[in-house]
Amino acid sequence: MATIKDVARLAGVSVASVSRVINNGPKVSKKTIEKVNKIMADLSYTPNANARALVTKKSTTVGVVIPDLTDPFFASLAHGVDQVARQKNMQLLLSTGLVTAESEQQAINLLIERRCDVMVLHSKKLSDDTLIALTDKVPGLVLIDRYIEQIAHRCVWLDNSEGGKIAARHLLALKHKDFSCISSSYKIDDPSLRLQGFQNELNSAGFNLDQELIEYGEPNLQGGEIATQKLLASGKKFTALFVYNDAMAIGAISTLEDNGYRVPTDISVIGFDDVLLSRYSRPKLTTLHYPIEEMAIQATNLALELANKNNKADKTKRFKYIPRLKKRESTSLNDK
Amino acid sequence: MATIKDVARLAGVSVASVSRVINNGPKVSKKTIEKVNKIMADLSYTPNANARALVTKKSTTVGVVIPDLTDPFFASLAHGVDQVARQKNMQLLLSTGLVTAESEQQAINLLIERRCDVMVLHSKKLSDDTLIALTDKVPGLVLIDRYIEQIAHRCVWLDNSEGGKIAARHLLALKHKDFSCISSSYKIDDPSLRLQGFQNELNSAGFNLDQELIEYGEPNLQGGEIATQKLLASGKKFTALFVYNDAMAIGAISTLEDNGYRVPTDISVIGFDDVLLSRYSRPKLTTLHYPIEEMAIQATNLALELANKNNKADKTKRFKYIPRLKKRESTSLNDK
DNA sequence: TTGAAAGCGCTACCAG
DNA sequence: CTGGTAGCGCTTTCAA
Repeated sequence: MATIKDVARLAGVSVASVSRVINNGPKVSKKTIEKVNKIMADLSYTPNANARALVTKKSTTVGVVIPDLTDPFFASLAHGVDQVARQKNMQLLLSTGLVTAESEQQAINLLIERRCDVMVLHSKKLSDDTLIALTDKVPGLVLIDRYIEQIAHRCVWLDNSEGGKIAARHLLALKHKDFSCISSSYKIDDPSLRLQGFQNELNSAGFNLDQELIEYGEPNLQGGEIATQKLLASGKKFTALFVYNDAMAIGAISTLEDNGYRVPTDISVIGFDDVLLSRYSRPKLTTLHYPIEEMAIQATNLALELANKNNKADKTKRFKYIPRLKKRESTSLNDK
Repeated sequence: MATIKDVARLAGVSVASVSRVINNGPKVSKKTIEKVNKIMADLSYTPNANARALVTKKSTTVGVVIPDLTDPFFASLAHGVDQVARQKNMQLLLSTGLVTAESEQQAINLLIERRCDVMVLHSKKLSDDTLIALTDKVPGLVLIDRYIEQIAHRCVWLDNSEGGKIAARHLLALKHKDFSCISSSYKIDDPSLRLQGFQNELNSAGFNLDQELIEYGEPNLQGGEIATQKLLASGKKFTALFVYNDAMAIGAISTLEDNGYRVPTDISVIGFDDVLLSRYSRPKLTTLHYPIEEMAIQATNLALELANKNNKADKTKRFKYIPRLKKRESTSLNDK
C-alpha cells in the first residue's frame, strides 16, 4: 500500500508538502496541490490513520460500551452516537458483552489501548469510584443512563422515578383504583426507582399498591408472561398494570388475553421505554418514551466537547431527561 | 499517559525487554518479567494500539459496514460479527449510513484508513467491479447477503429464491388456492428473487399468481399496511399472503384485521426474516428464518482466515444458506 | 538473556 | 511557499 513517501517522490515534492495538501494546510501553491492530488489518485493512496493518531495524539473514533447490540434499546443508543460521529467524520469503536464488572472493565481497556479519547459508556456494574478514577485517563468520558454525583457534569440520565410517577398519574386520571405492577428481577437501580415512583404517586393520591400484586421477572417477553400468570394466580382483582419495560408488557398482554381478559377494556397495561416493538404490538402499547437516541446524541456531543481540551467544560451543567407519556391503545378509562 | 520508555526506565531495563514481556516474547528472565509487570501495574500502563498497528501492520479491529443499526436485522448481523471478534480479542469498527454508492464507498474508505484488514461488508449499491477491485486492497474482505461470481469464495449469502419456493410449498400444503403477495419497492435483488421463487413454485403446482394481487411498498410496518389496503381494494379474493419481510407482514395483519378478516382463519400470512418482532406479534408470525447471525459468524471467521496470509484460502468453498420455515400461528389450513 | 538502534507513516517545527 | 528533520510509541533485527 502506497505511503506518503511514494506520493512525495512521484510528485517531485517533499513529504511535508504532501502532508500539507492532505490536511488542507495553509500556504501551498495551486500547482503543488494539483500535482499531489493527481499522484494520490493514481496510487489510490489512503493516509494511514494509525500513524496519524500516533503523532497527533488524537483518535478519530468514538468509543461506545454497551451490553448487547441485539437489544433494540441499545441499538438505538448506538445509533444516536453513530449519528453525531458520522457527522464529525469519526467512526464508532464498539465494545460489547458486558455481564460483569470485569468484562465492562475489559471493554473499556480495549478502547483506551486505541487511545480513544471520546467515549460513551453504559456501565451498570463498575463501581462509582472506578468510573470516577477513569475520568483522569479519558478526558472525553461520558456516562449514559447512570448518575454519579461527583461527576454529574458527565452524566446523561433519565429520571426513572419520575417515569413511575407519570405512569401512576395517567392510570389515576383514567379512574383506575386497583393497581398491579411487574418489575425486573435484575439487580440494577432502574426497576426499583420506577416502582418507587409509581408507589409514591399512588400513595399521595390515597391509593395503595398491594404487595401481592407486585411480581418480578426477567425483562423480556417470557418474563412478562410468567409474572402475569403469577399475578393472575393471586386471585386478586386489578384493572391497571404498570410493567417494567415494553417487552414484558407485550408478554403480559398476551397472557392476559389468553386468560380471557381484554386489553384495555378489562385491564389497562402501560409499558416503559417505547422501543420499536410497542408500535407493532396489538393493541399498540401505551408506554413511557425513553428518549435514548436523543440522550445518546447529547452524550456524544458532550463527550466531544469534554475531549476538546481548549474548551473548558462547564461543570455546572446537568443532563437529566424525563420520560414522556406515549398514549396509545393499551390503556383506557376504567368505567366499571 | 505512560509509555514503554517510562516503564523501561523505572524498571531499569531496555524498551526491548519491556516489549518482550508485554508480548510474552521468548527468552526473558523471570526476574525481568516480574520487575516489568510490577512497574506496568504501578503506572497503570496501557500499550498504544496505534503505535503497535503501525509497526506490525496488523489492526486488531474487524470492520463492519451496514446501512443502519436500528434495523433489527442489521443489529443481529453486527452482533454475530461482534461475537467472534470478542472471542479473538478484537474490536468492532462500525461504519453505517449507507444510502448511496458514494456513502458505501466512503464508509469503506474510513476502514481502509484505519488499515482494517478484516472486513464484513453488507453492500447493495456498489458495483460488482468496484467490490472485486477492493479485494486487492483488503485481503480479509467478505461480502454478506450478496453473491458475486468472480469472488464467490468471499460471499456468504442466502438463497432468496428458494425462500419464495418454501413459502409457496407451505401454503400449497395448507391447501390454499388463491394467493397474493406484497413485495418491496426497494431497488435491490432480494424482493424480485423472493417473488420469483414464489411464483415459479406456484406455477409448477398448476396455480397462478394474479398480477393484480401483487403490491409493492416500503419494507416497514406502514408499507405493509398501505399495500394491504390496495390488495383489499382490488376486490379480488385471496386466502394466502406472502409478504416481503416481517415488519410489512405485521402491518398487513393489522390492516386485514381492521377490515374484518381474521388471521389465519380467513387469510394466512407468511413473512420473511424472522426478526425479533415476529415472536412478539399476535398471532405469532409464521415466517422464513433468515439465519443472519449465524451467517455473520461464518463471514467473520472467513474474513479472519482470508486476512491471515499464511493460510491460503480455499477458493472452491461456497457459503450459501437456505431459509428455514418457522411455522407459528399466522398460517393455517384452508378448509373452505 | 539483554540492549542499541532502525524504522513503521505521518505531522509539525524550523529554516530558508 | 517549500524542504529537512525530529519524533510519536512500539516491534524487531542484530550484536553482545
